[in-house]
Amino acid sequence: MKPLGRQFYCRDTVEVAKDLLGKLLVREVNGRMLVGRIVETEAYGAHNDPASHAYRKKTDRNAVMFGEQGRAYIYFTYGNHFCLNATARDNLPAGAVLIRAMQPIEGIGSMMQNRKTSVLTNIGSGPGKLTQALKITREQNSADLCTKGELYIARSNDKMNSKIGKSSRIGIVRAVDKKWRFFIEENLHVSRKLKTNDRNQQVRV
DNA sequence: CTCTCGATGCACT
DNA sequence: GTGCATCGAGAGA
Repeated sequence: MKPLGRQFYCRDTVEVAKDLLGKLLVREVNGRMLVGRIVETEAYGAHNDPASHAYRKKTDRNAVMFGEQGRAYIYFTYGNHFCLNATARDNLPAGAVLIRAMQPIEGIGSMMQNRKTSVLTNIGSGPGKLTQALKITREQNSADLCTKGELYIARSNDKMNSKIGKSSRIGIVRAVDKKWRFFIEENLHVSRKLKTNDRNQQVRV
């Protein structure tokens, strides 16, 4: 499996968010391969995006969002969970794509152990869940996703003729007018369960 | 099935 | 001290 090149991430963050759908998230831990197919993403910008961690100045936490494209930006939230982003931007000073859901492909037994569940649709159906399934913590923060290693993103053989949907981003209160969440329609059952109101906001791209 | 609510650590004001 | 880019349990329908 060949990692996506740096140039893939050196484009408009919203475009990268759409194009990451269907790609393979690859994690090597203790010589074991864990692979998931990305089915839900969200774009986060810089000073143009009040919902982004990079809306204000560069700090210790958000520094990776201001750095090289194609790296893992991982943060800890709600006292319990890690969330995984891929840094991506064109002309703005910062930007990243949050990986919100994945469909388990390989190493499913290990993922089930990591998640303490045997329910397939409960392994990667949420940003905090998929990091737990893949044993991703702040130790992987700033890891290079363009190099074969402990964490990277690879092209998939799947032809991308899937229907793509979009909506407002989940769990934020600012900039709800931006429809920067993207997902593969037929994999909605793998995405996080949404409130009825959020589901009604979803439209076709 | 749906919705509400509390846990929990830490960055930032 | 305040506010989260969340999750799972529990209650109600």
